[in-house]
Formats: sequence, C-alpha cells, structure tokens
Amino acid sequence: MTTGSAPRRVTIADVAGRAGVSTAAVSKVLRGAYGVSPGMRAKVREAMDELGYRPHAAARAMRGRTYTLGVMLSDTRNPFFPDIIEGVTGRLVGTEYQVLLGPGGDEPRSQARMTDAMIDRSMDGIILISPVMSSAELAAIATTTPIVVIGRHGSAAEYDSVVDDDVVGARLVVDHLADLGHRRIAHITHLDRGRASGADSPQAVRAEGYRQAMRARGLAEGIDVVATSFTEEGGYEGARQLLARPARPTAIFAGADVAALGVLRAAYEADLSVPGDLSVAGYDNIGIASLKPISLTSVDQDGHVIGATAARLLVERIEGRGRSVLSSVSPTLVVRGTTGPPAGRE
Amino acid sequence: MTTGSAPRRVTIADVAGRAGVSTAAVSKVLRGAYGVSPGMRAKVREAMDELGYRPHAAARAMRGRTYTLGVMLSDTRNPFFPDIIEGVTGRLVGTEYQVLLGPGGDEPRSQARMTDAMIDRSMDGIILISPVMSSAELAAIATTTPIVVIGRHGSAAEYDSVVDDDVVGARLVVDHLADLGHRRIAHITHLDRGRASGADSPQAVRAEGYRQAMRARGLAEGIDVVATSFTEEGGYEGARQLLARPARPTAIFAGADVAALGVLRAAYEADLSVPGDLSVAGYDNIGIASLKPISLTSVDQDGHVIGATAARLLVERIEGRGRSVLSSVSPTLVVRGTTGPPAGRE
DNA sequence: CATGTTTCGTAGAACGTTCTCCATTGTTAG
DNA sequence: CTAACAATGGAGAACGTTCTACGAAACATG
Repeated sequence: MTTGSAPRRVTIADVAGRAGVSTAAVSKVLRGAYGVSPGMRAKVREAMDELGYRPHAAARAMRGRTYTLGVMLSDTRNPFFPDIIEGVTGRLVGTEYQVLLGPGGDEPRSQARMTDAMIDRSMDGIILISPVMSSAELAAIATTTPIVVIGRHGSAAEYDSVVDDDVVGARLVVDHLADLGHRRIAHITHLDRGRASGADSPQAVRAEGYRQAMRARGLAEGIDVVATSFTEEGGYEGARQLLARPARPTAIFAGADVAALGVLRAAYEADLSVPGDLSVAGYDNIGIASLKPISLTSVDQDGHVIGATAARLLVERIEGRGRSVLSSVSPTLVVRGTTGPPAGRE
Repeated sequence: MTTGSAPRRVTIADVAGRAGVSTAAVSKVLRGAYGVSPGMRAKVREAMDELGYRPHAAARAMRGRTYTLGVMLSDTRNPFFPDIIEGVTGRLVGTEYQVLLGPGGDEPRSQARMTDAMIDRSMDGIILISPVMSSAELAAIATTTPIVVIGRHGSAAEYDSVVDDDVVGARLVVDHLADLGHRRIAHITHLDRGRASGADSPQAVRAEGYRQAMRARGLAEGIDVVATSFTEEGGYEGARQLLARPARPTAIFAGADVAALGVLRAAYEADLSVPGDLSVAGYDNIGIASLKPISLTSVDQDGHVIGATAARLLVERIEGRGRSVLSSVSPTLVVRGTTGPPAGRE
C-alpha cells in the first residue's frame, strides 16, 4: 500500500515447516504446554529465531489470551500518572504482558467508551485510574474482563482496588501543622459535578480524614472546609474566601498541589509571607513542589508502589484468583519551606 | 473465571439471525460497503441495537482493519504530551478509530519493543513521538505499518513527519531578547547520549536556530552554547557554568522550560534579580511557566495542532496516500516576566 | 420478447492462533 | 506375553470477522 507491498508475516505454519513438525507442536512450545520433548522444543525455538517469528496477537485473541493489559487514564495531565505507569510496566518486565494506555477523558460516557474499546480489543485485564463511573457500571465491566481500580475507596466483590490511604495522608498534614502550633487549619477540597464517584473519591476521603484528624487533636472548632476545585484557579479562589474570614486561618491544607499553587498566589497577592503569616501544604508531591522557588510541603503517595500493586493484583485475577482484594498504600509527608510555626500570639 | 461465567459475546451471526439475513449482509452494513438496500440496512441496524452488538476487534484484525491507532510515547513525563494526545484524539472524534498509547521508554531497544508490540496487535497505524531510533529502523517499520513521526526534523520517503519549527522558535527568542537590547545571549542545550537521532533532534535544531538568529542579528560574537541536559538539574548546572564566565551573559535562552527552571534557581542562588540582572527564556510553555511566582517567557508549540496534524496524516496514509509529507508547525513566543531590558551600560 | 446491465443478497474461503481429541510409541506391572 | 498406562506428537475444529465470487431478480434497451 505504501512503497513496496508489505512482506507477509511469519506465521506459526512457517515455523512448523522449517522445524519439520506440526503447527500444534509449535503452539505447544509457544505456550509452554504439556507434551513436548526437549529435542522438539529446541528445534522449534531455533526455527522461530531463524525466521524472526512473532506471535500475531489478534489471532491469539480469537482463542486464547492477548497478553495485553489496558490502563484507562482519566486525566492525562495528572502529574503522578507517569509514576503509576512506571510502577505498572516495571512490575511486568520479564513477563509476556504488554501495557497499553487509553485516554478516557473525564466524563463517565467517554470513559465507558474507552473501556468498551479495550474490551473489544480482547485485553486480558484493565486497570482503571480514578474512574468516574458508578460502582454498578464497574461491576458490570468486571463480569466481562478482570479489572483493578486505582483511587476509589469503596471496595467491591467483583474487582480489586488499590488506593492511597487518604485518611492517613490528611492526618499527617494536620498533625504536622498542629505540632507546629497551628489551631485554625483550613482545608480546600474539590467539588464533583458528576455524582458517580461520590464518597469514594480521594477528595471526599481526604476531607473526611482532615475532619477526623482535627477532632482527634481537639481542634474541632477550627474545622473549615471550602469546596472549589483542584486547579490553580480553584486553589486561588478558595484561599481568597478563607483569607476573608474574620478569624483568618493560619494554615491552609489544599487537597492537591495544583490548588496549593493557587493558594500561594493568593497569599502573595494579599501580601502575606509564607510560612510567616500563612502555612501552606498540598497533596500529591508533584514535581514542581520540590523546586526551590516553590518548595511546597506536600503528601507523597508512592505512585510506583500503587502501580506495581495494581499490576500484581490484575495478573493474579487473570490467572484465576476469585476473592476480592483492597490494597491500601500509605503516603508519607514531605516537609518543605511552606510550613512553619504561626506568627505572633494565638 | 471470576464470579459468574462471562456471557458470550454478541456476534455478527447473532445479528444476522435476528435480522433474518446472512452474515455477509451484516458485514456489508457494518463496513458501509456497496450493495445494500435501505430496507436491509434498517433491519440490520435495528437488530444490532437490540442485541447491543459490538464488533470484535481481534476478529476484524484477522482480515481487515482494527481501527486502532497507536501512539508511542518516548517520555510520559514530558508536559506537552497531553496536548498532543488531545490533538490526536480530538481529530479522530466521530471516526471509528480508537487511540491507544504505548509507553516506549527512552531507549532505542525499549521503543522498538513497544513498536513491535503495536504491530503484533495489528494496529492500522502508529504515531511515534520523538523516537530515538535510527531513520533506517523507522523506514523498516514503515514498510509494515503506516507511521507518522513527531519531533524529528529529517524527512523520509517512507513516512510522514510533523515537527515544531524549532528554527523559528529559537529566532523568536533571540529576536525578542535582542530587541530588548541584549548582546550576550547564551543558550543551554541537551546533550544526547544515544546518537540515533543526531542532527534531527529538536535540541540540535533549536541550537542551530539560535546560532543562525544570533548571526542574523550581528551578534555572532555573543554566541555561547553549553550542553547539559533538559532537566532542572541540567539547567542549574548550565547556568552555573555560564554565570562563571568572565563576561557574563545578560540573558539565557534555555532549550526547554524545565531547564529554565534550573536557570532561575541558579540566578536566585547567585543573588541575581530576574529580569533585572539576568533575563531567562525557555521553550515548550509548560503549565507552570504561566504561574505567577514563575512567570517564564517561553516558546509555545501548539501541541494540539501537532497532534491533530499527525492524526490527519496518518489516516490519509492508511487510506492510501503514497507521497510523503513533512508538516512544520510554527511556534509562538509568550512573553512573561522573566525577560526585560539588560541593566546598566553594556 | 430476447438480451444486456444493474442491484441486491448469499456461500464460503480465508486469516493465525489455541486446544481438544486421537494415534502412536515406549514403559511398566501383572 | 499381555494389559494398562505414560509420554509424545498431530489432525482438525473452532474463534468472528472480511471479502471475492457468484446467483437471482429487477430493470432497461433494442
């Protein structure tokens, strides 16, 4: 179709011919199945190498596995996706599995379309990162293809889940700030328009974890949550509201680093020094957080571990595990320059 | 294998039975092929809807197309990949094509493995973003499957290319700085270890564009290129070297925004005010560049347009275009707070 | 009315695997 | 020596599409 007509692919039949055996025998060698003598295995292997044989995934899919795992991305811009992906692929090195990513967009409809597309392509299993569909929809998908869900707290019998322990993460921040002497610690959370994820969403759990931790430290009075969005603009807007309070908070815990950046901008514009007049903490420990001019205190969720765990669970599912697993990964706090003791008397 | 046994997929035969026609007829309707009466089309369509039929991609792959396009990513962390992806998927909305992303890593070997995996999965075409393999390897791939290469300047008969016009981008920066009155404008570039891409790489073209533009402005004497790497650390290191020169540059043009961030850190540590003592410009216009505390002057390459163009060219190739195309997308300069007139007398 | 020409619809052979039987050959037990 | 069994290899039927051939019917032309 292009320049020269494409050379025909080397098939299992070519290998069989070369090795002087049947196609069934080649298939057995390929799959490591029972009933193959060492001599035959060697012959076939040699023939495969000589011809540069590569199994045709689509043909395999007609009967058996495709050795393809899909990862549905809900937001390609989310800065810790690369970590999760690395964790997933890292775990799969040395296996025959290949990972393909599918941009699913942020709407339930487009995510469902992407998932369907993966199922149509006979993927052996699918990892869904922060999907926004309902649990019922997820369960329905799981009857067709094994799935692992990342970033949704509710567990389900039909599939496995891997989550960052957002309650712990929120507590780490509150404890750190309380230890520094802060009393009025406010929180900025993300308001979902789509209701599908609801109380299972990371932001909801972070907010709840914040409330719990505040109460545990006897700071119930200081609880103050404003719901905007996890964007720079949302953080800015939220901080403006909080800084206009009669009793201004001395610390703001943004549920995401991007929002924390907006908080920093608001503080800058209000001529408040950070951390002198206002301490700021974020969540996710994105790359920029560690850069000098920002130096943001943040909660680090280990994307590598999350990805690797998801990959392990998915392969286990594919190989036949029935029982459902919920794996919770503990985050750590990275203290940097944006948090410090509150100024003056309380 | 999991809980209930998966329900058998609805096939073309089920649809044919329901509609009271042959499977061949259903296939024709599906493909929009010639020789179908309106009545029959309606019957078949109805049956498909009632049964919730979805074509099985693997089965299609055995004979025809898979309607799957692959995008090989060389670096998942690169901040303008999301733009390119959006451009690609945006262009394909409404068509039957699905896009799947493959993390190829930064080594020729792993990228080749990913590309092979995509070919094994019978993808109809592949977009390669900044691949590091040799042109010969790319040409070899192109004989098997149509490909479009993004971010490599060399053109080839076997495949199409889409590039940002890095010569123009470099000139925009140099002209802007020269207009402000700068004479000693230094450049930080990226040193490739793998030689596969060589002079075709964006960094090489940007550096060459910088040299050309400097000469064009009569500033040949001020040409000063230091090769580190396109990372925060690389930018920092490069800036340290440049700032130690006897005649210190008054402006630094970093070949990438991440490196520019490192330059800003070095300036900060050296107690130089930006842009008072040192002007800094980057390339790529990544998200953080626009944030207030950074406010980096940068060159914006329109990832959307690049992605959309690549998708268009790929589909054209698949549909049969033979002639090779090289499409160059012009970047624009976004002037922000890190560039200004040089201080004092020259 | 005989003869071409469209138009519509179907049969059935691929495509490259997997995997269930089945046949053959040794080997062991009685 | 025979029966039972293990080990090895092969035949051939799927799997769900696409698409080439071909037949039948409907229509147009002389």
